[in-house]
Amino acid sequence: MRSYRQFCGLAKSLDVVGDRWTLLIVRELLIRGPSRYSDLRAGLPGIPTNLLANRLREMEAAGLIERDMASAPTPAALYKLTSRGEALESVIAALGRWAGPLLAVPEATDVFLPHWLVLPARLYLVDRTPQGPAVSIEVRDQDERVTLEARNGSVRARVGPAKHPDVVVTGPTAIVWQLLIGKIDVARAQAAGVRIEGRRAALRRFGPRPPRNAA
Amino acid sequence: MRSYRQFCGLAKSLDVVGDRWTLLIVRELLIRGPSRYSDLRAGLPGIPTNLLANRLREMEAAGLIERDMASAPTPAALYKLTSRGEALESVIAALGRWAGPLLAVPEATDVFLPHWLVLPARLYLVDRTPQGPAVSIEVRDQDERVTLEARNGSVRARVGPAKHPDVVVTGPTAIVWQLLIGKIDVARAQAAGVRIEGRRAALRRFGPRPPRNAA
DNA sequence: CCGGATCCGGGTTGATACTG
DNA sequence: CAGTATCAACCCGGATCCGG
Repeated sequence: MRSYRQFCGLAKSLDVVGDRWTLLIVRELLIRGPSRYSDLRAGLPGIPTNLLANRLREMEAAGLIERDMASAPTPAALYKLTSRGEALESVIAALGRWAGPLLAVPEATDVFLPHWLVLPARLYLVDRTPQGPAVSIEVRDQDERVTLEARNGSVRARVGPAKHPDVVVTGPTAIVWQLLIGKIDVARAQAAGVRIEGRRAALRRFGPRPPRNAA
Repeated sequence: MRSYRQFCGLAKSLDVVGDRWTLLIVRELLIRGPSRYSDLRAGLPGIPTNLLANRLREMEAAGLIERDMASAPTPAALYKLTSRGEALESVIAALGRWAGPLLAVPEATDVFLPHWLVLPARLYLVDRTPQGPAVSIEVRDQDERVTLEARNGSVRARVGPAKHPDVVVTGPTAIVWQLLIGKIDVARAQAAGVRIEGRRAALRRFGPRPPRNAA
């Protein structure tokens, strides 16, 4: 990206992360941890492959990521965030929070990959029964699996299958999300194509973070 | 900007504010309040005028700004942030904080307009003698004037001249900033071309916010 | 299949000139 | 003052191709 040539924190940050796709690549690495090229491509539907390669080079030069040639089994290059790159989580969180109203209406052509649940789950979901036993949910859609856990009052989220899920939820991620935040109930979710297997009471452990209201 | 077509808060936010110059225009409006076209241009060195006009149209359509035809004295169009646009302050603050290390080395070709002090002053500066009487500083450079005030423990910053400044500081804004955060002392600032008139003790009221360290 | 590189058309940006 | 018009250069998006 061309520099704005302004000695201003905002402008300097945008000189580094203002390019198209750059912050979305950081998002993927925050969600997945160290990732291969093809995993990044899969998580960024729409990105041209040449652009991904360019961005990864630029981001490495800017100190946001490192290229790890870890490779015992197969010589697979791994891309991982540096601490500087990880520090962008606060920026991404701010943008994610600002987006709230924009997420009211999912457009028909939008893609919603299940692993994108991970960051908003950490930001927005709370364990509504902190004293209860730990529960875990596995969300399945489009050949991806994501695990949400509620324990000791906090919610954790990560990609991959759950070991002993209390409930497995299969179906369009957008509907599953609306179910998790309590915008729709189980019946409506099922009518919209979501299949629920296991102890569905476990779903009630999750809810939206109550808005922090002023005094 | 083309949409990413991803149902993800980050992507949706970037669909709206990810275009080049957009967040810098928001910065200007946060600093100055309602502004005229030519004020925005002056605060955004390097922006092509057609691009500014385009962005203002897009931002109005996106609900970030409003065009006010307030016009008693002269028919001057005023651009002002909506509440939705003002809410971007948290995003800009996050990017500004992340920029910290990038501001260590000012490049020779960088511009530093005095009014850009306002946001970092609010973020980074504290009143180091909260029990002291209110003091005000006027910073002058390139035909701009900015006022910083310390009173009751907090720092306020705004564009425009001070009414009764305790001290007037004239010279390159980059040097003045380093003086304010205590990175250089008065002698070095003067050697670098800064002129200081008035009670220079007032300068010591300002200092960088102490880093919030973990337990 | 993985990890890119290459090529091309079109849209966006940047620079400048011009106008009501 | 507040933009519009014009045009070159660059970047992005889409497709294809290539070496392990």
